[in-house]
Amino acid sequence: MQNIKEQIRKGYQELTTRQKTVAKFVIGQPKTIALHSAQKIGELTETSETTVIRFCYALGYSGYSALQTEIRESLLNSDEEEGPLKNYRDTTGELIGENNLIQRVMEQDVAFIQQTLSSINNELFTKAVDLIIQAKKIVVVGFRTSYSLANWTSLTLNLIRGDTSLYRGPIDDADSIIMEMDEHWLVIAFSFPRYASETISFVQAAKTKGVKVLGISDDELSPIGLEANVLLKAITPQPSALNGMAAIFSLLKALTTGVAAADWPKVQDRVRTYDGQSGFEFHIPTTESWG
Amino acid sequence: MQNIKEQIRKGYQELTTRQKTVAKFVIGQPKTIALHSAQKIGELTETSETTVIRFCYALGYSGYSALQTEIRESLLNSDEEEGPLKNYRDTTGELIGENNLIQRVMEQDVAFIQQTLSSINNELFTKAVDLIIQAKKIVVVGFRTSYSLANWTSLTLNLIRGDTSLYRGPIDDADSIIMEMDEHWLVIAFSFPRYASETISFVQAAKTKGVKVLGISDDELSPIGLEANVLLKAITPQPSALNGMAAIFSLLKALTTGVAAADWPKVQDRVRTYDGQSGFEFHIPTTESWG
DNA sequence: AAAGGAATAAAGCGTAAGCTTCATTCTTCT
DNA sequence: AGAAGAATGAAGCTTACGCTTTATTCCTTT
Repeated sequence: MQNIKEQIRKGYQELTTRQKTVAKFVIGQPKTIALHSAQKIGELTETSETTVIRFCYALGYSGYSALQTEIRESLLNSDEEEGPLKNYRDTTGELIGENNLIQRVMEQDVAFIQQTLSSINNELFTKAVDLIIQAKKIVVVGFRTSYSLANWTSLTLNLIRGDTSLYRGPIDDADSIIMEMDEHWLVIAFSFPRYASETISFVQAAKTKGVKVLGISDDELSPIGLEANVLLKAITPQPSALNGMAAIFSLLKALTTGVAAADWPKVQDRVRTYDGQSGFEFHIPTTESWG
Repeated sequence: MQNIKEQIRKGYQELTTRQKTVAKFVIGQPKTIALHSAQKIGELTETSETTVIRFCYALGYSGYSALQTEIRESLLNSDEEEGPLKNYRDTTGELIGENNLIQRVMEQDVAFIQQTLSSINNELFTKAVDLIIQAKKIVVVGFRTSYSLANWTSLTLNLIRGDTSLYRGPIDDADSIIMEMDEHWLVIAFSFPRYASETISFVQAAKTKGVKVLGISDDELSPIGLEANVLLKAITPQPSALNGMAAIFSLLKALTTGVAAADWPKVQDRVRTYDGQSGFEFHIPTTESWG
């Protein structure tokens, strides 16, 4: 399967307009190819049998039959060799080796997500959501590894509720930002090993103005943990959080989803506005929209 | 499938000796039926094409084609019904009860990770790792949602192999960066909906200098997919990738782990140095840092 | 053991589906 | 705007595969 998709991707630009239509169809629903004739695919794609066959030639196949056979084989083989569920179950016997590296790494992430999930205190989580919803303005802060977390959180919260900004360190003027703060503001601080001192400094300075602090960390007793009004803890591999991003993002997604769910109509409205910007489409992309 | 097996079981006693041989074969490896002609099945069962066809009649089918079609459909449909795809269909606009929200969100992420895992082609993955290892210099690019991905990747790759920088958009001088490039450079480009046009422009400009491009996207046919030498696909919820970060980070972790594993002693050395640093002068790598 | 009958496989037939050709439409470039 | 060329789809051609017929083998029964 992957071979076929890869082949289509490589040759895509050389295809004609109608052939691109067929290409998208093949990638989108290979099963239909496996089960139906070239003529039928012509109908379904609103092209013609001929175009479908020529699409096969363009990809280097000897004809529709060849493509169909390969798709059938790959669909059925993948079924047999590596069902995703099966793979993820048998983590005990661990042969390392290049081959199943991806599998192991991802399984590890699944495990961290599940641990994080089970360690989350529901009451705390609700408090965190409330903090976000009720804040007048939000400032997100996080450096190094945590910067990507902060960046994403800022972006997403700005989309779903607005009034959120990202403090990016000395580039921004911390003093003037802090000056504006009051007790209705919220600072969301990310702090994972190795804990950046700038984060904690910023939070401490902000607290003098009475802001609320939502901390997200791997440890209740981390520097941020001690400063925060509410602390959400994500389980990550030690010592570095470099490898725990999946679990943290999963937690963040839960958080943002919680915020979104609490004020859904407003969020939908915002998303629509965002959507309308600059001619990009928010839904499944088609080549037409890519120009 | 179950229908077919049931049908065989019912009629089994009435079958002739050779037909029973065929019956056992069909139950044992229906996939082979799905993929091969009646003649071939005749050979494999050491009976004959004729017997295979008469076996179909005996079960009440109109012929071999009918049996084959039904087997194909049932094999592929079962794939569809209980596939993880179903899980994520109903998540988009639905209001979720507060109580199990965390759980549901995280389970969804687990599902996406598993899908990504099962859709990854090992060969492509290895190629991606090789590209990274063999590159002289690496530039990472990604905007909006993808910026956090790019940022993290840049940070991490710089740690484990060095010579990696992040292109942050017009802040950096794209022209002078691109000027330096040659065919030993690698550009890692992130592109998720809504696809930022800056990313594709940068990549296209870079390609004129002969650089290699590693694309990471949600769609083989996305703008980046078409430009990339190697494309890794992550499964994310549609329409936006906002909610698919966990799966993408999981993929990235696999990638970086792959790179690290390939040159482990050197990486360990680097990490020691990084940890030994006092203070926090390690900064987000930018193109300036080469100046 | 021989005859009748069922089961089987080889050979030939027919049809569905893939493929090719050609006329028409759409694009692009001057 | 017009001409040259590419892309497209309809109609006819070809082949592969399923199916039928027929000859052979194997089993059963007396």
